[in-house]
Amino acid sequence: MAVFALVDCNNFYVSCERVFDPRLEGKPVIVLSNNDGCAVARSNEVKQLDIRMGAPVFKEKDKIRRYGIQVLSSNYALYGDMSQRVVQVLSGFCPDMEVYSIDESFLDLSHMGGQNLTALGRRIGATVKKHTGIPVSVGIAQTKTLAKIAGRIAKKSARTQGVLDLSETRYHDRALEITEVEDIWGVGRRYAKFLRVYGITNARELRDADAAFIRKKMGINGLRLIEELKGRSCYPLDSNPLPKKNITVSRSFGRVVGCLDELREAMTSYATRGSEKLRSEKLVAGVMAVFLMTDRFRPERFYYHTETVRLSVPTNNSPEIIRGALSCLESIYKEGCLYKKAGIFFHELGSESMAQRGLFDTVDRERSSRLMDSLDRINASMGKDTLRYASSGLSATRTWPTVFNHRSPAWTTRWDQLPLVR
DNA sequence: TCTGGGGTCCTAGGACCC
DNA sequence: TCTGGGGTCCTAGGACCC
Repeated sequence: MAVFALVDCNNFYVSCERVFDPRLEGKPVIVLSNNDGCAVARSNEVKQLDIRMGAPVFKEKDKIRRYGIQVLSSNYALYGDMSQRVVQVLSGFCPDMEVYSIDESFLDLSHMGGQNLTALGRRIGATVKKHTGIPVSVGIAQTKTLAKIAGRIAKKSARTQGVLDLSETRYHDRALEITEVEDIWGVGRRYAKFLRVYGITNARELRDADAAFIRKKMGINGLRLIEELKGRSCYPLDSNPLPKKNITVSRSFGRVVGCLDELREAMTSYATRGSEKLRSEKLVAGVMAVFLMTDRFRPERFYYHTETVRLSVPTNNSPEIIRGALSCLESIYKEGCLYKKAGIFFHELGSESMAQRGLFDTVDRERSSRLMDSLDRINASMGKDTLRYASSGLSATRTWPTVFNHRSPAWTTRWDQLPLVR
């Protein structure tokens, strides 16, 4: 029989910040999305104040002031690094693991038969906390969907001390009954609303619902969901995820932008970031697309336009991609619009080593790839954007970049920002 | 004034073919 | 009154995830 454990970092971004700034311990803390827009991580104290995941921060100004909530911009360099440390510790417990997201991993415990799994879960939690400072919850069950449910209960109920083992079927009914339908993995807002209309309000009712009906309304995934809730695994551990199919770089601007020159700077910087991402995954793109959009919260004058081009030869070379992106940008730019966001997509990704040379390709690929290599190495060792393209604009005069007004230092990834202990 | 970013998979419908 | 049927491929859009 399959047994999965879900290890989920509690309030991950907030916990990362607390590791390096213990003054935040015990205080209400939120971490914001890009542009300091919405709350994307909340400490338990904040969750109790009924500030929702994704809540726009300007709507919560009152509560922030009244309760003295500490507000931080996101610091992805820190979270990415802390995430790797957690994965490192987990891999010592179980070689068969799937890193599901920045703060969650599934472990395959099928071959740990005979062990007390709750005790194992506790050891995992204690070790992660000791080695990284990050608190985790552990849910254990026969399927990933049930492990998610177990993990959720473990996180909320103090009695579980952070670990809940549901691998014994007799506990299922109770656990599923206390899980609201919208809290099931795979049930989003739309399906939750629909299910409630038909009187299905919790996970037990969904498990026992008519499979043909669910198949018809929710497709094949609805059927799989029911099977998983019954304890029959449909989603195996995926330890070698397939290579990416798309790569996106997009950002909201710090303020609206109407001027083409400024849009060129922003697009240069997104195209550069996109090329870096391609190179770091050893991929080349065959097709790219650029988009521009105005403020989506002003639907009466909303403008969104996109332009797609096929690259003459699949590439990850920054100058080529920048050139293509700027020419797309010019073809969709409309004077008089105030843009709020732009971005670039890459499709038809292929492996760098398999990339074919075009018949009429005049670029010296060998040489330009060595140049990109040196560029990446310098930026990796001396800090992001140490070397960048002039068309991305001078730092002092740029007004479009995304805002991070409350960012903590890159404690773990920049020599110049290491914490000092006095 | 102020509302993120980056992904995946599935389905329906149209074009096209025999 | 009358419309073939069935396959494949592609794309757009919807739903979900963190």
